[in-house]
Amino acid sequence: MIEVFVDGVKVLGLPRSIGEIYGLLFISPEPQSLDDLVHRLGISKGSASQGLRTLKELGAVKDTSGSVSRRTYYQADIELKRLVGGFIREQLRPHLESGQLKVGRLVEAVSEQDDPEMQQFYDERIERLEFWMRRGRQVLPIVQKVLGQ
Amino acid sequence: MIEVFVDGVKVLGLPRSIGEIYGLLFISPEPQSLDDLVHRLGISKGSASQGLRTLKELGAVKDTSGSVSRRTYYQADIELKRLVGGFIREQLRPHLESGQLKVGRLVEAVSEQDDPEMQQFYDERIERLEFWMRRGRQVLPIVQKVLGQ
DNA sequence: GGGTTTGTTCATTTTGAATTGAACAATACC
DNA sequence: GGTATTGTTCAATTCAAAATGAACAAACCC
Repeated sequence: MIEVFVDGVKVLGLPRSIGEIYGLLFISPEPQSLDDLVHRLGISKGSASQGLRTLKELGAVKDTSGSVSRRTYYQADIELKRLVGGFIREQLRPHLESGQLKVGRLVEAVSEQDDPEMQQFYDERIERLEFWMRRGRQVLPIVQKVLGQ
Repeated sequence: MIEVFVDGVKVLGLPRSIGEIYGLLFISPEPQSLDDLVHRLGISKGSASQGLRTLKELGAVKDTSGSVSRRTYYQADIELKRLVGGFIREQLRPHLESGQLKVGRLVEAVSEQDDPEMQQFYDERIERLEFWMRRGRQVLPIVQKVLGQ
C-alpha cells in the first residue's frame, strides 16, 4: 500500500518519505505518533518531522490533540477535495505566480528589441505563453470542482 | 524565456534539459538542428538527442523534413491541446495504470486477512483509493477538453 | 531549579536521476 | 568500396534533492 502512495506522490513531485508517511497513516486505524512513524518506516526523525510538516501544510494530515499524553498523534485526511485543494494551493499556484513574474520581465525585454520583425515574433510567442497561463488558471477550479464531489 | 520553460517542465516532473530545448525552440523563428541545440544551449549531444526524443514522444516538437540538407531540423509545436494530450498519454496514464495493478494485488492481500474488523477497515480504504483513481480518470478528459480550445 | 520527553532545524551525507562523452550505428556522398 | 556527416546508445560521472543525525529548542513534570 505504501508503495502505491510513494509512486503517487512522486508523480506529484514530492519526496518518497512523504508518500511513505501518508501511506502508513492511510492504512493505520489508530493515529500514529512521530515516533511510531520513525520506527515503523525506518526513517529518521528529521525526515518524519519534515514530512509531517509538508503534509500538514497540504492539509493531508491532522493531529488529534486533546489526548492525555503530551505526544501528538497524526491521522490521514482522506477527503479528496481537501487534498486536491492543498496541492493546488501549495504546489501549483506558487509556480504559476512565479511564472507570471518572469513573463512580465520578458515583456519588458522584448520592448527593447530593435528589429520590428523579431519583435512581432516574440510578441506572438509571449502572447501564446500568457494564453497558456490563463488556461491553466481557468482549469484549476474546474479540476477542484470535479474532484471534490 | 528558457528559464520559464525549465521551471515549467520541472513542475511536470521532466528534466531541465527538456525545458531548455523546448524553450529554445519556442523562441526560435527558424527550425534548429540537433547541433544548433548543442552549441546554443551548451549541452551534450547525448542530452540533446534524448531530450528531443522525449519531446517527440510528447508531440511537443516536430521535425521539418523535406529539406535539401540531410540534417533534420526541429520546431516547437505550440498547440496546447497537443501538448496536454501528449503529457497525459505519456506521463499520467502509465502511472494510473501501474497504480491500478498494485491496488488489484492489495485487494487479494486483504482477502487473506483474518480479523474481520481489520478486513473491513482495509476494504474501506481500498474502496477510497479506487474512488480516487476513478475520479482521476474522469478528470483527465475534462482537463483535455478545457485546455484544448 | 534539574531532568525527561518530544519535536525542530540545519550542516553533512547519501542517493537517485540527469548529464556527459566516447563508442557505435546509420545514412549520404564520392 | 572508403570516408564524412549526423544521430543514438549506454556505461560512467556529476549534481541536486532528499535523508540523516546530532545539536538545539520547547514543553512538561517533579
